[in-house]
Amino acid sequence: MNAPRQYWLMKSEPDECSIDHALAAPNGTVAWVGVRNYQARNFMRDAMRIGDGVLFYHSGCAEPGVAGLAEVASVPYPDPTQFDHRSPYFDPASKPAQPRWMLVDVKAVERIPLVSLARMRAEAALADMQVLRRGNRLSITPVTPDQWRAMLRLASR
DNA sequence: GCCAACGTTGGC
DNA sequence: GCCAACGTTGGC
Repeated sequence: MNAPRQYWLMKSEPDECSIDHALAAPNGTVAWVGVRNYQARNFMRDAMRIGDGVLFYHSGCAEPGVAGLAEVASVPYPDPTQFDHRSPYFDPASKPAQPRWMLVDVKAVERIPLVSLARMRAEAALADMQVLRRGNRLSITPVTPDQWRAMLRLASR
């Protein structure tokens, strides 16, 4: 018996990896590299399961918001960029025998009409969404089934 | 470019 | 273990 599907919101800067980049990647799948926050890492390492739903969020851009749907597509494994001297995500303190940073693959499912951050903030059904909380800086946050359904409704308009 | 908010680092 | 300084996130 499979565990119930869980839902997540994952932030990406579209300059680096937009929903279109992900859709164009082989198999529509990208490794979620570069997370250097322990809480966000723990979600990927300990809580995510293959098939979990992902709201693909664009941050650090002119129009922040959810731009696509995706799903978790792998079990956790070490983020290769932590060992790459030329990568901005290089972490000299992390050793291959004991990798500090783990990630999952994310498979893009579809682009959706942008559900903007402002629209999300205006939506009563999303009032308690973790990503909208004041001061939130986590790039990966859980989404409840009700919030997931509300986002699908907003995306279909 | 500004700035609020928060995480991390490192001296003590 | 405290806490100030610093760095980062991310919206505006």
